[in-house]
Amino acid sequence: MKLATWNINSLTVRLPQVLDWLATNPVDVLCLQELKLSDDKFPRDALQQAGYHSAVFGQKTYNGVAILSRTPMRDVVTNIPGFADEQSRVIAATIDTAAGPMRIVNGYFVNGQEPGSEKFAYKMRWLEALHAYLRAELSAYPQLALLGDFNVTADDRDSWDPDGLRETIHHTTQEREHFQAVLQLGLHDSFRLFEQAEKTYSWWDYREFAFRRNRGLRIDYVLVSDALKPRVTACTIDRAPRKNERPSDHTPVVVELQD
DNA sequence: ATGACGGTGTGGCACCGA
Repeated sequence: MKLATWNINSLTVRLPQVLDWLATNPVDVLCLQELKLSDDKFPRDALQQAGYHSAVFGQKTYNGVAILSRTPMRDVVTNIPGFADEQSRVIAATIDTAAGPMRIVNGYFVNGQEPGSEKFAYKMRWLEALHAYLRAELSAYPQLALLGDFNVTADDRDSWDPDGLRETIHHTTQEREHFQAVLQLGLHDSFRLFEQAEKTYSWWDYREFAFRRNRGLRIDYVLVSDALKPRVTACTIDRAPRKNERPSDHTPVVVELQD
């Protein structure tokens, strides 16, 4: 089976691209971030026609996340329980597979703007809350995948300019420590389970021809639990949609698991 | 660099993203 994540930066604009991508990449689960629309505007019918159930946690203008699944989902939870948040950033759901229930957690991590800012402080609080939530989810669901836009580079390999950007947003020691803390819960970065080409990224700025110059960051991840790790056979980043007209600034990350 | 590019809102620009 295949799981994927894609920050689509407005589903209103990108729905045709999502449908195109799913037609050629019929993954079992697709986690979307930055819907930028409210639940009532979510194109549930078009996605149903494409063969997908939807679990949606929308928000007007900003944020908004959804899980698309070929099979029905249950036990849908939105945001981080116990963490008061105005912003729609997390949705979790369970799917039933041949190997038993699998928990899918889809996150649109806080950007954080700049170290020292109020938004950065919010990012740190949010990451702390997510960590506690994931610990609980992992004990309830050994087969768990955390997918999303993490808005952190795990290490220097994940940035086009690690020295020039050292300790700037997405590159700070504090953010990376939070990333490591999540891994220490028993989660694994699928991408690094395999040999990968250097300078592989999942996001490129719209400005300064960043994509053409491959000035990017790898900030979109699929983390798998200890129980799932032995079944992962591939993790790839699909650059093709970044070449579309009116592309999202992110591209999909796809993981393949043995059934 | 107070920039760039792109999406959204009730707009004529400001805010946000990364």
